Parts: sequence; C-alpha cells; structure tokens
Amino acid sequence: YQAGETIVWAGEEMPLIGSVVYGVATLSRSLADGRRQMVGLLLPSDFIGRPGRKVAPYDVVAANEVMVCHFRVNKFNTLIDGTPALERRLLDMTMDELDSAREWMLLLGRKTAREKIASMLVIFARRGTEMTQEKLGDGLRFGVPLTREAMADYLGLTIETVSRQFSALKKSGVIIMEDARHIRVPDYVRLLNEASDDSDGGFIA
Amino acid sequence: YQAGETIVWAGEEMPLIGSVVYGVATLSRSLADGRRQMVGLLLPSDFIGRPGRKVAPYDVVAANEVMVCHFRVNKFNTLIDGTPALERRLLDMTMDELDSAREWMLLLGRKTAREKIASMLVIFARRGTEMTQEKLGDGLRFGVPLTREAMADYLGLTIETVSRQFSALKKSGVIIMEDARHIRVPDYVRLLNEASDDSDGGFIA
DNA sequence: CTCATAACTTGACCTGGATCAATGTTGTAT
DNA sequence: ATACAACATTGATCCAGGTCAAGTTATGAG
Repeated sequence: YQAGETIVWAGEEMPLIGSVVYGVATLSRSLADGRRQMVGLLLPSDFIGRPGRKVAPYDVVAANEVMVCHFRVNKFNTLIDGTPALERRLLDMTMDELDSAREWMLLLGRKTAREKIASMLVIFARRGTEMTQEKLGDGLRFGVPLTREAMADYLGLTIETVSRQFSALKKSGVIIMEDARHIRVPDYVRLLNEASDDSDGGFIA
Repeated sequence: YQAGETIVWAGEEMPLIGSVVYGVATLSRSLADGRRQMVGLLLPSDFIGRPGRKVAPYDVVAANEVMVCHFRVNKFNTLIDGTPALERRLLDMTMDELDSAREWMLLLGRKTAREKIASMLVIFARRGTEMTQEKLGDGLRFGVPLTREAMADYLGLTIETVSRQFSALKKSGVIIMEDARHIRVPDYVRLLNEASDDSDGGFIA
C-alpha cells in the first residue's frame, strides 16, 4: 500500500486478516464531526483484524509504504483452531497491545503537550534502535515516520501544537532537527526526563 | 476487600491472579508527581493479572466492596496450558478489553469534558441495565459506583470539572440527580447525543 | 447528638492548548 | 525552471478546563 492509503475502513466489512511485513500503519477512530484519535500503531509483525469479527471498528491507514501479508478469513480461523501455539502467541501479542494502549491512556489523559511529544520521540527512538539507529557521540539519530497531522491524531493535539512543541524542544536543546523528519538527541536521559516516564523499562510499543 | 482498599500495588510482585466476583475495582497508573489515570474498570467476571507476568504494572483498587476469587499463580499457569478453551476465552476477553481501551483513548484524546461525563454515564447506564436497572416512564435510573475523584481519574479531568459538568447536565435537564450518587435519565437518546458516540452499538465495557 | 473528616459543590481567576490566519518549505508534475 | 499542492512553522487571540479558595453536605465514630 502507498503512504496515505486506507487499508481498511471503519464500519465496513473487514476484507482481510493479516499482518504487517514492513512499514508503519495506523489504527484510528473518529467522531461524527471529524475529530480523530489514533488508537494504535501497527509495526512489522503486528496483526490486522480479529479472529471471528466481521466488521472493522477502526480505520487502518498506511503511514508509509506498507507491505501486508493477507490471509483468507475463514482459513485463518480454522488455522487458529488447530494451532494452540498460535493462539498463545496471539494472546501474548494482544496483552502487549493492551499494555501499550493503557500506557497511552495515561499519556492522553494526564500528560502535557511537551511530555506527549517527548514520550512519542522516546518510542520512535526505541523503535529506531532496532533498525535505522545510528549512535554518534553519546547521542542518537532517528527518523520521524509520521506527518505532523498523524502525530497530532496520535497524541490528542492539533498540528500547530505539535509543531510548536518541536520548536520548543529544539530551542531548549533537547533535540536537534536536521529537517522536519529527522531528529538527533544529544542526551537521551534528558529526553526521558521530559517525557516524565517513570517506568522507563516497561514500555512495549 | 473494603471500598478504597488497594488490592495490588503497581511495581510490586503480583501476589495473585484472580477474577472479580462482585463489586467494582479500578486499574490505574500514575506519574511520579502524582498525576493519575485510570486505565480500566474491573467488573464482575473480569480478570486481574496476566499469566506469566511477575510484576504488576498497575494499581488495582477496590472502588466498592469487592469480592475477588484468587488462584495460585503457578496452578493457574498450568491450568491454562492444559485448557485451550480457557485460553480462547481469555483471548476473547483481552480483545474486548483492548477495544474498550481504544474507545477510551478516543474519549481521553478528543472529547470535551461534557462529552466525557455523558459517555461515562452511558456506560454506567448500560452496566446498570444488567442488574439494578429500573425503568420508570421512558426514563431510567442508576447508581454512580465511583467517587468524584475516581471519575476524574477515569476521564482525565479534575474533580471540580466533574462536579461542574454534573451540575451543567442537571441544569440542561439531561440528568436528574437524586443525590450525588443516584441519577435519573429522562431521555436516554439525548444522553447518547451528549456523548457524541456515533457507534452506539459496539461498545463493550 | 456532636464533632470530625471525607466527599462534594461553587465561585473567581488563570493558563495551556485550540483556533484563526498568514507565511514558509518541500516535493512533484509539467 | 515553474507552478501547484501538500506539509510545516509561526503569530495573535480566545476559551475550556485547571487552579486556588471557600463553603456545603454526607458519613461515621464516640
């Protein structure tokens, strides 16, 4: 799928079950008047869809170019019934997602705009670490895989506030922006502090 | 457990796995400076704990008098391994919780204080319907099982705002308050509208 | 019944983030 | 190169909800 393309529309019959092979996709819900909240990020290996459900409750949108591995729904259901190990893995993944969703609830309900941005950058940094990460000095560098609009929907902010907080973090030296989509962090611990994330170990994005 | 008693402390070794028999318990996370966000409500039949996890990520607090059915952790793990049907049920429950968590993310990130309160009342009304519900005229009546403080933590608001929005909804005739803990709703559809909840069918609390 | 404490309400004021409005930047097709 | 469209930044202003500060019920213990 191309960047920006909608893979599944909320409310429509779900055409597929599958998993992300590469790229980043987003899960989001919206209100009748257009307000929109992202409720999950799908990274490679994450699942799309739920065994035994016919209607999609969320929009699934490709944030980047995304490759999805499809399964026929029926086939998948029978496959699951026959493979307890698979079901076990699905349970673990779902519980991890539940934990991240709850971490996100704390962010949405109680963090300031600056803390929200910092928390998101921590996640990008962690994710980046597995792949594109490059250490330079004691700092690190990573890409921002979402547009300002997508980040705003993710964090429950407006694009203007997202932009302003990026500028503010830049001005206070927490981040260095190479361009709008690439960031360097000279002091990772400082970024962690800005995120007010006490339990810095336990996050599974 | 008594109302207000903490059943499990976040960060401590988890002493039990169990399920709620009756009463309401709350799951919450907090930030170092004391800001607190409720991340789940545990109603009868809901599970406490996660198979294979040693440390609790959340506080579990009794909102009312709560009865919990405990299991020994090891026993439970082996029980699960031997019972695929149980694992399947656990998967379904977890996915339901994930859906509610995501619904809640939409509320926390994008709804106004008034919409938040109305949405919460809809949930209480639904829950009440199963048990204490009493239809009178075309209206309905139900109890509020949480303190103002717990509701504030649930909705990402302050107690003052919660109180004010209750007053506002009362003044505009959407609800009638018999006392601080008992509410009558003369027009349920109106309440639903106040909640701005488009997909009014799909919510599983 | 009386007092103490926790739970709740209400008001006055302030502020963080939203809204409205340009302006700048980047990428892409012609 | 040029022009257009999407993406991003920045400023000015506004307001929903937070903060601070009294009050006002409940609830419960002695």
